Amino acid sequence: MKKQIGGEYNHLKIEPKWRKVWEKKKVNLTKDTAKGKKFYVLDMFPYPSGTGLHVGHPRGYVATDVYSRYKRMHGFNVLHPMGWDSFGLPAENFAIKNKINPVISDKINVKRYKEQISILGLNYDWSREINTTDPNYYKWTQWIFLQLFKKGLAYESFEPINWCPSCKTGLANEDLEDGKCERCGTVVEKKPMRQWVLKITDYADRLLKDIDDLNWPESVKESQRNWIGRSEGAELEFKVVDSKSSIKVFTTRADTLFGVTYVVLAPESKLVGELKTQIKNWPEVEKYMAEAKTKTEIERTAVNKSKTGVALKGVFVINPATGEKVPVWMSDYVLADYGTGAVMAVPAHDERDFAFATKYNLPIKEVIIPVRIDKRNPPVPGKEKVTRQNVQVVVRNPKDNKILCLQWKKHDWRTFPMGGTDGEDILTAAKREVLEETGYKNLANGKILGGQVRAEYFAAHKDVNRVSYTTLVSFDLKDEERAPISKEEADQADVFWADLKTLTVDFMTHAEMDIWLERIGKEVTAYTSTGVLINSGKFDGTDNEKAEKEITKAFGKVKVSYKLKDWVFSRQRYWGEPIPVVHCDKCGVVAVPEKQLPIKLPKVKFYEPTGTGESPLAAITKWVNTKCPKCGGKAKRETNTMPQWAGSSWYYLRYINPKNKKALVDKKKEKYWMKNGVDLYVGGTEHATRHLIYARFWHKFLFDIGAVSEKEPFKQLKNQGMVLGSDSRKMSKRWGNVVNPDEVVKNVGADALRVYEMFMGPFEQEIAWSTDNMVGSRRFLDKVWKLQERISGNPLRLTSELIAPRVSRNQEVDHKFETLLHKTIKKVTEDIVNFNFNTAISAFMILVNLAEKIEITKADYEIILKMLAPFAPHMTEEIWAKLGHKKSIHLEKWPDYNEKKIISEKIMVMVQINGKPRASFEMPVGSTQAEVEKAAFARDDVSKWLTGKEIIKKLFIKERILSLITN
RNA sequence: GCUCGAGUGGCGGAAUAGGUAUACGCGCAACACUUAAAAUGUUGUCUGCGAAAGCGGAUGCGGGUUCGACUCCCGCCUCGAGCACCA
Repeated sequence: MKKQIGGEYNHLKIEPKWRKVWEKKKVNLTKDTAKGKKFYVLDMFPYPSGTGLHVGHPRGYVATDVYSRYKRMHGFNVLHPMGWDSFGLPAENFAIKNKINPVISDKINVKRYKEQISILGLNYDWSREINTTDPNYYKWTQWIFLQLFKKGLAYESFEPINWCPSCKTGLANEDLEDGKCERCGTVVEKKPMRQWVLKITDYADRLLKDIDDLNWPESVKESQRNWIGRSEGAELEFKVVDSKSSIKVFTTRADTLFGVTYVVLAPESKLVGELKTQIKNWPEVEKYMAEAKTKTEIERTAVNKSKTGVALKGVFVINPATGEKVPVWMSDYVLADYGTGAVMAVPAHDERDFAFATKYNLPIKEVIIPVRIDKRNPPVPGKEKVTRQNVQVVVRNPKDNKILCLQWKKHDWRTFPMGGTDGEDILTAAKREVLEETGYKNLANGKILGGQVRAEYFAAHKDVNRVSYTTLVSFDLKDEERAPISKEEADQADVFWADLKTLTVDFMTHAEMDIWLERIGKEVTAYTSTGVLINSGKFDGTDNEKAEKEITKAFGKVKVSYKLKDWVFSRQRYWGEPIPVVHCDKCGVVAVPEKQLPIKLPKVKFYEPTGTGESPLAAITKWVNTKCPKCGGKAKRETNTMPQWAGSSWYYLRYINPKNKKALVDKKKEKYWMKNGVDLYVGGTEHATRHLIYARFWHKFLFDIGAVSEKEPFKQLKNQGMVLGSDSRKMSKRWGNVVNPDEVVKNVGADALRVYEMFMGPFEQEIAWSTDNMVGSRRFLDKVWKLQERISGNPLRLTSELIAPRVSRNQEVDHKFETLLHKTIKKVTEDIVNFNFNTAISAFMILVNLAEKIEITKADYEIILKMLAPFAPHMTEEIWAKLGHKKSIHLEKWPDYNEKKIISEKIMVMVQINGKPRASFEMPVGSTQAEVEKAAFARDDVSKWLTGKEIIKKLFIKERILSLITN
């Protein structure tokens, strides 16, 4: 057996060898020059859990690695760092369970993560490694807190907050999923307690506005917009009768002000105290408030829950628009912490108010009605306008569900029985019309289906424009008994019964038909859509959108509300950054002087959360008892710690200057590396509304105090899709579907894993892992390796007939390969830039499939290797060295393509006949229509479709298509 | 309920300023090499009719625009994500 001169591709030898060389030669260290074009590529740093990495984690890391190597080969000064986000509950819970100091388990986990990441051959500059639990790091996290505190953006609050009874800590709104603790899934409670809160709402407007300029996935931007939840509306004041108090409400529907029939307060409303003396049923109200407190968020907001509430008897307020006295209620459908904690209720035009009003028998006053202009008989300009009150009647026969209709004789009209009401009761008028027009006598279950609809049309027989206000009424037919119909009516229309399905907008003549279809046979509730105002004094007839502005101006002021809440920033747990303040008996809350930072987390014996609202730190009296920096008197340290999101809200800045002892980052270096922000940030979507909002908030704050030079931290964001187990479930111990990268690296090599991670599917898409599919990636690398044997004139080349070229070198082959090579350079270049790694790999495969069939030159092979180097850094480096290079391939320049070589002089032209592709053939580039036609008609596969036919239309698109239409 | 995204072979997926759908990979089948297997290589692999040449059909469903639609428009269905009593 012949020994292969090219040698065996043994990843087990090659990969560790080169990693050592790179480390020794410091290939991956970033120059700290602050000169030249920079590119900052950032991964969301991991939380090093005890379970280690699975093959999903490297997907993002490999992508940033490929991208950063690609940028380096373009001459950029690239920063690509890695670190650890180690504070947090799992480490603490592990410590509790195993009685191990989290500092120690942290060290073990970081070591394991780093090993796993290292064997992938990623080009991180480890000299910049950071860890959020390192006091030299969290010194600056605490420093930022102090700056926030000084600016009044960190404050103590005693409002009820989300409390997880299992984790025994308060949580921010962002830490909840469906009202449950994001960590452990326990339903959270509302618990009033002292806590630290950051005033992120001060930045709500800027956080929202600046989203527009970010090069981020649309879904993440949309999530943030939703989360911030800006809504513009009006603040209106309702004076309380016989009191100095007044109730302010926030509404986005000021146009419905005339329809207010009551006002509702949230159970937590502070106003209740002011009104207490007026409330006649105080015990009842107090009971309701107490009940509301014990309910969880889930119980209160359950979708199908029926509304509850209690009237504040004796309390009335004045509608500022009408001067009407309306009652005040309390209900937990009103949220205390949104808007003003009070709403004006307009049951006619709000679903929630409607449900509440129906349940408690409160009046419903309609002030907005829809408008329809009849398209078949539009109003004629200049004609007199006549207003009419109408009723239209839907009579259903319960036996066959058919609806009673009229077919008009003189016109092609189909309508329901209808007519003017002339001030009659609506149901009476409706019954009368049915009797007169159809003769049916016995109707049951009369129901008014919603409010009036205004319609405008031209009544030709009266030569006037009519404006009708129509009410729709429904009945069930009791029996078939009919009275005779007058001749006049009988001459006008025929009676027929129709299936509801056939009563479409086109079939029926009513201009209001689309609205009727939404009401017939359905539960009619509030009308929440657009229209014109009625029952609204001088605003009657005004378009509601216009009226909203005018009424706001007349009776209140414009107000903006946000869904975003201030960030609950304290945790009653051990494993987090201590909040650097002390509580002094004399001076109150006092900031720790910056000189004293970091306030180190002391060692404790017990990590268990106390559940009392104090962290386990409270038990360390030595640590807790201190001196007040202001008066020197006795003081106690703050024992709450910061949430996990604190350290990650600014870590990207520390990589720039990780050892700086004087500042969180050197200003000059920050200005260089953060110009336009982090250039590329890659991580999972799970951080869309937490980390990514918090970090933007802190960055904007740091910008405001002059610590950083840009207003946004992350210019471009890419989300990697999650890698699922081969069973399409989330990879987890629980399902036993976790694939460990170490195993894969051992079996097929880090390079094959890297190539597969990039090839498996679109980067941003979720995808199931498949070890079977991965063999394709390894085979591809094997082929690239074996190309060594195909180099013409290379001493490495094998001469055995087995691997002799199947196609000998000639001009045509050379040309074909050259064209493909340059096309591939172009494609791979563009694909990397656009994160289309899967198609980049596919382009490589196509090129290599051709290359392995022919002889190639050393120069061409080197081009392939250089392009492949970011994907398969070990193997390409090995071949590169074997080809005689002394310097690393990773310091090479990225190959250029020649646009001229991509364009071939011949091109495929297609002939379509009657829209079907019938023939395709090669033509020289630039062929004219006449030339293509001549060539086409000479072909059998074209002419056979044309015999006996006449060409009636020709269409020619140069270098693409000739389209022929025959008769 | 509202907002956003996606539906293409047995599987992962290509192809959208409208122009030969199914590239590339996996799997499968046959063949070659082998005592044999693995590995490797070669060929084939959407579907219906047909011996073949060939002809027709198919990109979630139904319409439309166009010489021509995976791509654009209208109406649905399904799946995924985010928000959800936010006034």
